[in-house]
Amino acid sequence: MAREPKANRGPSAGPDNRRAIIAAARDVFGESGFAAPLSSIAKRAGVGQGSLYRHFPDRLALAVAVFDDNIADLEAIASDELTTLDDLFAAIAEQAMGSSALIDMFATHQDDPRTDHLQTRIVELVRTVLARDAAVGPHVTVDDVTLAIAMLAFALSRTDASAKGATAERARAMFRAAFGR
Amino acid sequence: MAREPKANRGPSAGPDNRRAIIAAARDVFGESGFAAPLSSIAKRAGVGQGSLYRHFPDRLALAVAVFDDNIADLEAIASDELTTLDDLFAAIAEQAMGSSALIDMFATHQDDPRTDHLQTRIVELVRTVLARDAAVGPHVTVDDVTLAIAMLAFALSRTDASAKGATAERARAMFRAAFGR
DNA sequence: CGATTACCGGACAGCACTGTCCGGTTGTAC
DNA sequence: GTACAACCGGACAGTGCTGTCCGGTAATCG
Repeated sequence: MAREPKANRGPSAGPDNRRAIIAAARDVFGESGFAAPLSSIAKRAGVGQGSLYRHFPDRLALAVAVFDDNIADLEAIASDELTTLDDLFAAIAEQAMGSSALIDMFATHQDDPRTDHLQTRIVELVRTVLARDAAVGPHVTVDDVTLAIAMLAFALSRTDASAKGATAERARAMFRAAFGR
Repeated sequence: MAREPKANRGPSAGPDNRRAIIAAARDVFGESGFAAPLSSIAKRAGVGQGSLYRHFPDRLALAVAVFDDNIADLEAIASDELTTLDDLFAAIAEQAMGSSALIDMFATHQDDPRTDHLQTRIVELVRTVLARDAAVGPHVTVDDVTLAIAMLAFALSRTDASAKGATAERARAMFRAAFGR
C-alpha cells in the first residue's frame, strides 16, 4: 500500500483539525443521522480516529459542538428587535438539515447536563422573542412554543428534501393559527 | 446447567407462541424503543431466537404486527359516527406508550411497502373523521391532520410518563386552535 | 408401543462500531 | 546537525446484536 501524500503536520497543528472534524460531523450527521459511525466522520474529515476521540471524548461532545453553532445563530436572530415568533420558526426551518440529528441527540441523551444546557439556551431565546412579539396571544406560554419548535424540527427531520418547504409552511401556518391573538 | 422445566410442546404448538412474541414485542418496544435487541424480545416472550425469526423474518415484520392492532383500534373509533377529530387525537394520545417505537419505525423504514400500508390506513381513517366533523374548518386538509398526528406521537414519545398527560393536553389545545372554524 | 415428523430453543458465527494504543512524522530547541 | 517532544493516523481488541443452524422434545400415526 503506497503511503499517502497527506503529511502529518507534527506538533501545534493548530485548531484546523478540530474545525475539520466539526464540519465533517455536521455533514455526516445531516446525511446519515445522529447514529452515524464516528469512524466515518473521522474519515470524512481526513483525520484518524485517534484525533477525533482526542478532541471529542464521546459522540455527544461532538454533537454539542456542532449544534452550538446552530443555536448561536438562533440567538443572534432572537436578539434582533424586529424578529417575531414566526420569524424564529422560519429560521429554525432553515436549519432543518441537521434537525434529525438534533432530535435524536436530545432523545438519546435526555438527562445529560450538556444537552440540558443547549435546551436552556433555547428556552431563553424563546422567552426573549415571546416577550417582544405583540402579535402573539397572551395565553401562549414558553412551554407551548418550545413544544412547537420540537414538533417543527421533528416534522422537518422526517420529510425528504423535496417536500421540506411545504411541510415547514404547513406547520408554521398551524402554529400561527394556534398562537395568534 | 439444570434443564428448565418449560416444556417444548412439540408440533402444532398453536398460535400461542406468535401471540406471546407480539405481546413481548409491544412491551419491549414500549420500554426500550424500536431499536431494542430482538433477542431481548425473544427472552421476554420465553421463546428461542429461532422461533422469533421463524414467525417474523425481520424487525419490521414484528413491528407491523404490533402496530396493526393499534391502528385497528383507531379504525374502530374512527368508524363511530360520534367521533370527532379531537376524540381521535385523544385516542392517539392514549396509545402513546408505543409511539416512540412507531415514530422510529416509520423513520427507519420509510420506503417499505408494509409501512406504506399502515400509513394508508391512517390517512383513510383521518379522511373519515375529517369528513364528518363539522367543527373543523373547511381549510383543513388531510395532510394537515396527519402531520399533526405525527407531531403528537412524536411529542408524546419524547416526554416521560409523568408529563405525558400535560403534553398531550398542550398539543391538543394547539391543534384545536389551529383546526377549529 | 415405536417410528416419524414438525416445531422449538439456544448456541454460535458473522458483522459493525467503539474507543484505545502505538509507531511514525514533523516542528523546535540547543 | 542532532535530540527531543508533541501530535497525528490507523491498526486492533472488545463488545453487542443479528440471523442461522442444529440437537432435542413432544404429538401423531401405524
